[in-house]
Amino acid sequence: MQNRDNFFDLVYQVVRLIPKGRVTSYGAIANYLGLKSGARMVGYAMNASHSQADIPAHRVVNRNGVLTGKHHFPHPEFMQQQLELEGIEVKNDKILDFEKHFWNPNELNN
DNA sequence: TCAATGACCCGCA
DNA sequence: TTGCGGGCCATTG
Repeated sequence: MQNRDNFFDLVYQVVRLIPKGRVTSYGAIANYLGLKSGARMVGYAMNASHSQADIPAHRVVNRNGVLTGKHHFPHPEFMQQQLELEGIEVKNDKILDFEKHFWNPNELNN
């Protein structure tokens, strides 16, 4: 668990850099890290993020903007509540205007 | 060591 | 439009 400084750490870095009120997708992070189709691993990294309290995993959703991992939070509604607190509208466990709140890691290059 | 699983994504029927 | 299968890499049993 301590030797995941390969890309796990990178995932945490990116997720931690997500601005408040913004959300991103596993695929975007995976693509940014160069894993292209390694989106699965990104989600897995989130699961391990339980050791990292500084990881706003609630800002990470799937490509559809659906809170797929909400069930992994302290409370199923925790994820949606956090997003709402950020000013993001969530309906039926889905983010409204997902593309509008979407945050791309590539913007860091801007 | 091998096999199975996982907070996913894409392509095809 | 909906449903099914394959692929990606790492962790765990």
